[in-house]
Amino acid sequence: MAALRDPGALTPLTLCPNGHAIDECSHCKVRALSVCSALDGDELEALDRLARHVAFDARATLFEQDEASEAVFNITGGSVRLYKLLPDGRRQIVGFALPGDFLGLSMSDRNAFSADALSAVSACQFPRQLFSDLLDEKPHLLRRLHTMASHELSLAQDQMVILGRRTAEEKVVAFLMGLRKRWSRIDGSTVHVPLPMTRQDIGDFLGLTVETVSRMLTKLAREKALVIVPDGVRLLDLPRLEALAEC
Amino acid sequence: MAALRDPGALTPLTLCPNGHAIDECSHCKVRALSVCSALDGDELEALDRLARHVAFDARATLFEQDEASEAVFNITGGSVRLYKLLPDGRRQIVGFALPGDFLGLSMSDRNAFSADALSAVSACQFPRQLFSDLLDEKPHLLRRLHTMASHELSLAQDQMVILGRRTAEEKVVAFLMGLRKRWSRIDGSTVHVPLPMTRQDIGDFLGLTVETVSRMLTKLAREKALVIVPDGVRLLDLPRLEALAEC
DNA sequence: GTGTCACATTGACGCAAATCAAGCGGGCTT
DNA sequence: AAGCCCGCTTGATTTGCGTCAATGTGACAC
Repeated sequence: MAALRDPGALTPLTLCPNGHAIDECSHCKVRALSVCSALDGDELEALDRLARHVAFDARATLFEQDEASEAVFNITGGSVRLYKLLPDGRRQIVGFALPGDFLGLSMSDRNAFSADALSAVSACQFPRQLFSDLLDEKPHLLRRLHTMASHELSLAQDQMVILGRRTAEEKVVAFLMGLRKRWSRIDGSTVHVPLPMTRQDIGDFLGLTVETVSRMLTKLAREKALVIVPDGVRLLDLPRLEALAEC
Repeated sequence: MAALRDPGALTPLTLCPNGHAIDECSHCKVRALSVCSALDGDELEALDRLARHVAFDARATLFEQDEASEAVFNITGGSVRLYKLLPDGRRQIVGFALPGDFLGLSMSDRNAFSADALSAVSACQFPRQLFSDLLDEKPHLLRRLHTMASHELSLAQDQMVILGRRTAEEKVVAFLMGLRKRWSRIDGSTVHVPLPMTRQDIGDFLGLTVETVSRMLTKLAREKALVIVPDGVRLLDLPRLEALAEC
């Protein structure tokens, strides 16, 4: 937390109201930290005043598609799936939110997607209007947000490549490697990749069926590139997996 | 141009340095207009000072992937394809830039994609560093940019649904309807959809092959939903096309 | 004129992934 | 413990789209 100008003056509740010691809070270690580092003490205090800690049950709905949410969330624990539905029930998952991720930053009237909890979720909630007002006052924060939105857009374009031009096996490997990178920033894990979502969710993220996802994971396990463990996978042959994800 | 606070005081060169009368400039009629409407006279003058008119031949490269471009562009004429390449040559087009669209707004060190001209392109160029400095001075403009980036992200997520969960026929129809909407804001055309890109480009945008794109267009033409014209298509059965694109 | 080249269309065939179907196992509730 | 549900895996079969191949057409050079 060296990036904070005056960390001693901040309670853990600042952007991080879950009662953890600051070093234990995965939220602060990831994105919020970089947000914090762009802000001064005044700005952090202003955010602190807006923050409220909330929790959701597994399967709870955080966002309803096409209905503006009343708040901006920063996930502090658990994971969330973001998805769009077609009228006939086909589903495309557009992303998974992990601890440290923001939801609702677009500040538009309508949400572009639905979101619900994959597991028990704790989050830090900021009322939308107040957050928007704060952005008007603090250009640093807005600048930071724009950078984050641009990064999201870049990730979305990477996902387009995966959806449009990769084979089933490459899709699954790219998914695992992408998730590995994100988990490693949260919990430091390098070869263990937790999969809080079902095979169906993975399929709906990659444009595949459950069966194909299962077959590809089995295939990779049979070839000793990974092992399937109760809560996810353990990556064994990283060079091979990296080669598959790259090309 | 009623949205401009003092239109009389602005030369057509403001955000639009191509010598057209303001009413003829598709650029100003589309996105830049809404940018203008968020700015005051000072801000517009500042932008005016940064602007430089540039032109590209068809097939010219505007951006090279992974090489930071030196400028932000606003396209004033022609069209541009944005794409990513896999090491083995597979290509995913992540978008087409039409008159009025911006390129390079993410303000990051590296471009996330490559871009080249589909036809002769005229554009308005803003040096990156000066544009970035201007954003620091003018929060209104930054706010506007963030809204645009969020909208882009939403479009990218729509494209994920198309790539992941739609059939070949639905993909082609969704592409045509999406393009129709964009052209209609530029040139007012409603049933005529210009296709400045090749079938290969359409395929690489939709995750299909040339042959499949051609077959689907032929099929739709055979069923009298549209006719194929030299420079694009003319939509005939809009209710049917809308139904196909929706579900 | 002829040749070339890029783009588009069309048909025949093959395959990767979807669909259909069955069975397994763990965690519920009763 | 029995029954059920849900998620996962695995096998058999089908199919939508890709691949390969041939042909057509307009633009352009010479």
